[in-house]
Amino acid sequence: MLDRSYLAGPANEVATYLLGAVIRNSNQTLIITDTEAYGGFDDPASHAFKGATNRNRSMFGQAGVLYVYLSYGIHRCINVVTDSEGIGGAILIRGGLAITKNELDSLGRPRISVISGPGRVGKYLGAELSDDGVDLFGGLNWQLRGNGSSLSVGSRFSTGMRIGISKATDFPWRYYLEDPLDTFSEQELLFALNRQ
DNA sequence: CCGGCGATTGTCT
DNA sequence: GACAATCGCCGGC
Repeated sequence: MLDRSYLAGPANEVATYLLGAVIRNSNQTLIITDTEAYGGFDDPASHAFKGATNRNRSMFGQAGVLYVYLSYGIHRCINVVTDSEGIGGAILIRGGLAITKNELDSLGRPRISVISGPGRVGKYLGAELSDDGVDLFGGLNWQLRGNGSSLSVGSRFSTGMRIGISKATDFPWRYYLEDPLDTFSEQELLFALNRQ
């Protein structure tokens, strides 16, 4: 069972714990399949690199809270904060599997679609800037659930360079599933779904 | 105080 | 493949 203590380390060391985990807001549910780690003073590409500001303050807070920022003035991107208080770190959610319980496919199963890109993730989950800093463990609307209520990824993930950055482009801190729908069997997906 | 630019994406060619 | 949309941050003056 994923809890706050799993996220107490550096973002790049704990990011894979989020693969296969479930993040939800109100009635929207996402199985996380694509993540990027952002550090603190050790990571020039991180919002936290130059210290705490009004925008990135939650990155320096306790692990397991949400960090929401406005990207290109348009998109609301969500992160899971990691590491100890006072140390900046967060894991950007870049993509996942969206479960739409109300919509059934031609075989009567809940429709599962791929969400790709941090802007689309924020949009799907209805993230707002006012959600910045909310606790993902024990909160009402936002929740993060791993292992036991989520899918087991094991070693079936890939590592690569982070997308869209101009600094620290050689940090292999992206952790993702190449083909998320094919990574899990239908049995696994339905199991995870029934645990929601 | 001003201006360039970004952890992006939808649209048009 | 190129580019506009859109706004807060941060560096520079």
